[in-house]
Amino acid sequence: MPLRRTSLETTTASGLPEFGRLDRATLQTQAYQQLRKAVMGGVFRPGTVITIRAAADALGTSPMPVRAALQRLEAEGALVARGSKRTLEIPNLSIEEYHELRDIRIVLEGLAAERAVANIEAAELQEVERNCRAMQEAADAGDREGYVRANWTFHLSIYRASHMESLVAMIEGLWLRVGPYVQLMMPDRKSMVASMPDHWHMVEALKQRDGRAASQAIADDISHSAVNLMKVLKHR
Amino acid sequence: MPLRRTSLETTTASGLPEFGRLDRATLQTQAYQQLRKAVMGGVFRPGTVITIRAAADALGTSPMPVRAALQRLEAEGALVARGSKRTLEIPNLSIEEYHELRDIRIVLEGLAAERAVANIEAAELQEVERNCRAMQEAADAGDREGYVRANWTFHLSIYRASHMESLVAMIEGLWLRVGPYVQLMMPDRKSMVASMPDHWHMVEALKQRDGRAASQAIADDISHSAVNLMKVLKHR
DNA sequence: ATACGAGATTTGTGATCACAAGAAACGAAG
DNA sequence: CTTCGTTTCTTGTGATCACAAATCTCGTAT
Repeated sequence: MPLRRTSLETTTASGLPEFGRLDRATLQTQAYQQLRKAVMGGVFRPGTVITIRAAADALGTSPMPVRAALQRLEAEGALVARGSKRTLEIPNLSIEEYHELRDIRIVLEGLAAERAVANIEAAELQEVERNCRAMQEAADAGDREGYVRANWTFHLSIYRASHMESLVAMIEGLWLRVGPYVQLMMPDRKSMVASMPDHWHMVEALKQRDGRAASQAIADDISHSAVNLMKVLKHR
Repeated sequence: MPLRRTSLETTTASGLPEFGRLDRATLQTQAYQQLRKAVMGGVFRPGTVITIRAAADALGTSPMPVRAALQRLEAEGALVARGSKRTLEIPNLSIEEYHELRDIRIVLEGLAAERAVANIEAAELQEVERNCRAMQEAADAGDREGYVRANWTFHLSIYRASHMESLVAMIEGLWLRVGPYVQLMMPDRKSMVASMPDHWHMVEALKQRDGRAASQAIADDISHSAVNLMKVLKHR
């Protein structure tokens, strides 16, 4: 679907301004968001090469906005310059690199959870619980794609409750980097269902206003996921 | 000084290849590094407006590489889009935003210090101690610019000893955002000298291989700096 | 004086083109 | 069949131009 940037001067000849279709965002922003969503969702396998012109064709624009989008993704570590520099690719994380990201995630997401406990409002807590139920349903149904999406929605709703904008942005950057692996971490229905207790612990900790328990539950979830991934990677 | 990208085909007519002065880096990379250094060093006051064309003139290149460099700095939060979108400026951090960055720094730099204790090698430890002495000298001399530079060198040498590349990169990103304020945090010789105990504690903790003490010393340093800054900002 | 609006200027965005250098395809020699 | 050098193709980089929209500048009206 070609990206389009609606001009502002689209007023109906007669009267009302006909609220623009709201892609007032620049093309490079749209390109960035689409690519980002794809990376986070695990659409690209590690090692996939992405070129400016190819992505531009796929998105239906000129290379220019895509160049900016890819450079930004590179700056965030979602893409890395290939071997001797020429093209970009989805990084193949070594075990050490993955463990490093895991440890960073534990302290950062732990901090967010702790602050969420302190700052969360009633409406936010209800939404967190709703998101957890949705994740439970996806897990029970063995719907991996739905589970991955629901999992991110759930975690994000907690982190946002910390009301720490920069922190949430940094966490998003980390998820972007582990995105290509999230599908792998949940190979079957069993592993999805097995992840749910950690998540319900988070909800419980939020209700009890227990910061320590909340960050512990986050740490457990991240650790368990990492163990899962190692098992899957070893297995082949 | 105009940026220049030496072409590879610079072989002397007679014989040896005359090792190119190595600015094989792209112009946008050079532009990024120069601007980054300036921001981290506190060259620009918060609120300073930076435009593509102006920066391009200053660096002596076309707008193109500078555009990429500025977009990257924006992605990292070192620059923010001004009011209604048009230009970029050095962010004016609110007290809440600054405290948020402080708290993130405490967990991230604390983690780095803890891991540095576990992984540091003899040569690295010597360099850390040397850097601390250099900072002490700058503090004693009341050399603020030298102190700020030495302070960053010292901290960086510790964090690098963690051998966690992504973590160091994220910490650098945070220092980039607080860069415009570091000069303000050390208004006089007294405050510089007063900061030294925390730093010597870090060295001591590294020597004793006490991870807890190391991360505590980091947290103290960051907290004290924040208090300092608040005092200065209140004062006017 | 102050508020408002039309015109001029500035600025980021996006398109297109040229080019150097990496990557791949190909062919000849051993 | 393998290896190495040459040619061709691909790809990121940077320059330049056009344009929409934000910002600034004044002059006019209230």
